Amino acid sequence: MPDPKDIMPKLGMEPIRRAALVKATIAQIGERGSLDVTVAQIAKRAGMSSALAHHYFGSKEQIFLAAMRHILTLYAAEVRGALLMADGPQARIEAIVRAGFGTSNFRPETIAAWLNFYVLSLTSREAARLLRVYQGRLRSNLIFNLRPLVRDPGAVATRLAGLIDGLYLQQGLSAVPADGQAATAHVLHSLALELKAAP
Amino acid sequence: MPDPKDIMPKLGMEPIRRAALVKATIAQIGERGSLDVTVAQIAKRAGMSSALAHHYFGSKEQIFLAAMRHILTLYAAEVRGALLMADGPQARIEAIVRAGFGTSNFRPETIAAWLNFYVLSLTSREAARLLRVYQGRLRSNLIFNLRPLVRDPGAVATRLAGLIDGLYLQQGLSAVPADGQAATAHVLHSLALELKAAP
DNA sequence: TTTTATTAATTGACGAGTCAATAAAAAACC
DNA sequence: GGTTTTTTATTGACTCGTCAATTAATAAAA
Repeated sequence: MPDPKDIMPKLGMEPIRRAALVKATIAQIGERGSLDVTVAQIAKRAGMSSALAHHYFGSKEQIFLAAMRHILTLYAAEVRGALLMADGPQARIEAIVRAGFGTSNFRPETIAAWLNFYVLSLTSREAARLLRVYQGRLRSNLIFNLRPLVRDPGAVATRLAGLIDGLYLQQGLSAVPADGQAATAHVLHSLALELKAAP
Repeated sequence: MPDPKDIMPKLGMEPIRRAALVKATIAQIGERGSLDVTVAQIAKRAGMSSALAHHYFGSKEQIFLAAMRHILTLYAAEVRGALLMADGPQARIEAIVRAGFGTSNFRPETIAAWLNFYVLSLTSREAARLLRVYQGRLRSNLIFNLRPLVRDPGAVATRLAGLIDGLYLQQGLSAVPADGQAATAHVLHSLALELKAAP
């Protein structure tokens, strides 16, 4: 006897289908290492026809953007969570760094998706906007907490953000499994140097 | 009267055609912001038919790889040139950094091509190999010159290379025109902090 | 006459997006 | 309560375009 799920059109499927497609998109991009994935592949992975994917999202680009928004949302939540438990500016900066290299951002598929979305932002208005949101949040979070600690918070934030992105990139491109601990340690080391230099 | 160039098959065209295709590939990727460029576009830009492009390179991937090799070659030459005029380890490190953010690497099309090749390296064996060559050279150049200057050259090199890549990435993704001076200054600032900390 | 240069034309595959049809739930109507 | 209508879910089949790669042909040089 077939699972009722397989026969009937239940109502209220839309959010479920959308979530499944977003998840499948990230997984597929991670697996292929490229945005060169077809709607059919994504839909199959999410257990539906490609026509349904188009029905809910309208176009492939919209699917990508939804996936990107999802990644950004997860990341923002992780940062917020980490900030809650941090006391004082220095601890908050450390929390931000840790969150960036934390488990959910640091899964190989997520990293691959990030790299591809970086490149997508060269092409897509909306992707560029989303990326600026991320960069802006990271930057203002850093600057705010650096203000009481260093002389030129903007410059220090640029360096820290650059180092975070660069290490993230290197991890993403590396053949060996990603090491969030080590990356975190490097950023915190640089932070310590900045603090020692201009207290 | 048509330019003689347009009518007759001269001999010895191969290297000229190949170079034109490589150049056109980089320009096209830069303009489109994506590897999603067609052989026909590249060939047209290089002033020939797509069939000829296939004739000389065999496949699209080979064209991409040749373009990537070309970028890497230019970069290596720039580093070598800069190193010639540098005296002492610290000056050599500064030269390496300056070369990385120097004019030829820092044109928008070149940056866009780099970003796209980063992503290509997730997919293509050969692209990954080329990228490792670049990373390895950068890293060993840094480590060699850091050795007399700091306690843990490997770790410092990781941070400097990460910062270089991260700032490069940010510049590539930024809407505003790239500022190599500023990026160089940031890296040298970090270097100075590292030197002050462990002399 | 063999080699090199060159392209128009074609092939074959693949993929985004559309459409028409099926079916079940829900709402509207009597 | 029962019937009709509308809305939601779902997909197989199809269209239309694009593109990488090949082929067959022309022509100049060696």
